[in-house]
Amino acid sequence: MNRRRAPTIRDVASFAGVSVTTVSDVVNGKGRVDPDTRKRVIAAVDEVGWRPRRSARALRSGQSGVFALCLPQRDHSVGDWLLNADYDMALVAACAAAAVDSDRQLLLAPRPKDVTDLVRLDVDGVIIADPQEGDLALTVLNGAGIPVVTIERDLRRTDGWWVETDTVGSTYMVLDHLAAQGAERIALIGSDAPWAWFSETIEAYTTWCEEREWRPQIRLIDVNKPTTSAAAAVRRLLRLRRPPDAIFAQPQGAPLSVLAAATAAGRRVPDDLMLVAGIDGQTLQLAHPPITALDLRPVEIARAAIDLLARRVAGADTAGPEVVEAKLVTRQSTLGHV
Amino acid sequence: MNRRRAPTIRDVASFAGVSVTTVSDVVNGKGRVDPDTRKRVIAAVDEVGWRPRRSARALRSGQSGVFALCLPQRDHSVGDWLLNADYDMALVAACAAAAVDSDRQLLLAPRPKDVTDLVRLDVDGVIIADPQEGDLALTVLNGAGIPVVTIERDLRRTDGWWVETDTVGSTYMVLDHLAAQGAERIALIGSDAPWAWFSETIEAYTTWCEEREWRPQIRLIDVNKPTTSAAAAVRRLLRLRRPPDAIFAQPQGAPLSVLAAATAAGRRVPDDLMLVAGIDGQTLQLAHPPITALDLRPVEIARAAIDLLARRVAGADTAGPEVVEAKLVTRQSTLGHV
DNA sequence: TTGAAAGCGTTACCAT
DNA sequence: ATGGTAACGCTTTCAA
Repeated sequence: MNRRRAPTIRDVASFAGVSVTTVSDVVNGKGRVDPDTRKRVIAAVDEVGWRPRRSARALRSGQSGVFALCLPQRDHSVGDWLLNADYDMALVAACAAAAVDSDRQLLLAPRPKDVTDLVRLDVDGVIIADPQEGDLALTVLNGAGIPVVTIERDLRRTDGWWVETDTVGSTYMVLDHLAAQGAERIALIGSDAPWAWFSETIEAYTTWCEEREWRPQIRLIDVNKPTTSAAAAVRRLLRLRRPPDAIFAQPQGAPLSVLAAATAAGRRVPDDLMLVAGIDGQTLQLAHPPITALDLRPVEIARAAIDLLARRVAGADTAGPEVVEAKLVTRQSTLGHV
Repeated sequence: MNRRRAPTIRDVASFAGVSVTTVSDVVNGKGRVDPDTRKRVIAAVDEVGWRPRRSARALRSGQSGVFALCLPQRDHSVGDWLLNADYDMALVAACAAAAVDSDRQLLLAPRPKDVTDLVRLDVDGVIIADPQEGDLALTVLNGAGIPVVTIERDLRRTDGWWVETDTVGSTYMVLDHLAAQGAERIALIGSDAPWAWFSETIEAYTTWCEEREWRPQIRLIDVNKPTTSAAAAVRRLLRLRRPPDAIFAQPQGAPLSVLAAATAAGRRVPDDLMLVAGIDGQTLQLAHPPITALDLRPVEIARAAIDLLARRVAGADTAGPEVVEAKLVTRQSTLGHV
């Protein structure tokens, strides 16, 4: 096949009998072109089959038009990358969609050992999902002057360039819901992993208990093996003299394990024990019984993150953190008594 | 903050006291540079903090250095995109990793309504995962002269530019395993959705049954609502006079539903009914009992796809399809009799 | 072994 | 309302 070279803006210009400037103005929606000329140019673009080369635009404008998304590294990873839970997936898809909507491309980046690799990416900005406390990648990127926003906040940061869920509010929502359903002893299965999402939930839970003078019941598990550690935590909880009648299992992977362990211990969900999950996902809908969960609204979070990053790249200097409210999806695991 | 303009190759050159040509040669590993000069240049690059601008390279070389990955659109989608099952996620992560390994970027692309959007992406090549029969995106990209490879094959294609799993081989592996575990009536829950993966499995299953003079038992479900349609299929199967003692549930989402429906119908897995899933995933490991499944090896598939696409972009004109062998991960759902 | 200079395709500035 | 042309940062060709 004799593939001839791709058409350029000059080809369009000569085809339409105008200058390249005019073509450029037309495709960029500048108003200085006569309507007739405009039509002619548009026809020519179509006829010639021209599409503006991103790299040329990028070179001219100094911006690559690419954002990178850096996912957290968890244990169930593929190589050094992670993509595993429903939430992460949804986040990736939604970020990609939002990026395209703003005429950008979303690049998936590694959380590399050598963080300098991140700098060499040559992107306009980076989104870091679930930064660790004092995240190294964040530090390096900031040092290199590359705009960053994070999804969930780095505990050490105060600059406002992040998107977060209303953790306190959603924790209250969960606990209030359980109380309304008749729960009297609600336990929290959380984690001390270095993410704000965990610590803020613990705080909110503790405060909520204090307000009612209920005794908090907290078990921290290892997020790298949520299944086994959550199961162990549940077994211990259920062996107490006054075991909980409801559990808020926050980390990914924990809720299913809690359900299994509780069932194995002879408890029925929701009759003997109610259960709420910290992050919604397909598997929770398919569980028996289906499990009530917090929908963190990854789509909205992604959109907010892209917007925020776009603003930062554009040079905006003020920004409060963007807050996305979670939604409680009630399912059978907390609706038995109704 | 007074952010000065990013350093260019000229800055490096003047800092090192050489010409830009020499700097370029050094960073691109051309051999014509004196070792001492090379060292000096490398030091200068580091000192100045320069990183080559991708867009400039791209403009000069005519290649953007970007591959796009186009995911299949399923029903559980986020907007017009999909990322849902474990397999898709793993694929995305692995493609991104493989792309970076070959010094390229992986862009996540939509499966757009207006397919011309795909052409406007301005990428060097596109990977289409799970093309439909006579996939429109494929046709358009081919028409536009943009190199494409697919993951799994488009049934109408014969050009060899795709990566596929050894569907026939893995179907035999599943059936042989079940037979070895004592199964005598194996049913297949598949689909007539227009993907080679489904039709080839049905064919292989039928052939396998014929070889043994077993009566095939096939139920086709709606892949867009695997949960309900698979459950219905199972209920019907179990009501037969001679119900199956093993089920190969191929579509994503079906196996869990089969397990639930079978349990609800009073069957124990694996004692009364063995179960194998067509695609492995986290949820199958967490099920009770854990479900035996085919691991399609997304990481290997991704690597093969990137390599293949790289070859096609480079102008290679011969290519057999790349075949990646699946692996059977045996779990409790087929191991009860041992 | 090294350097100067010509592009790559696009947009922005300044003329007309 | 339109066109000429000089950048943008890099690689490659050609000359020294």
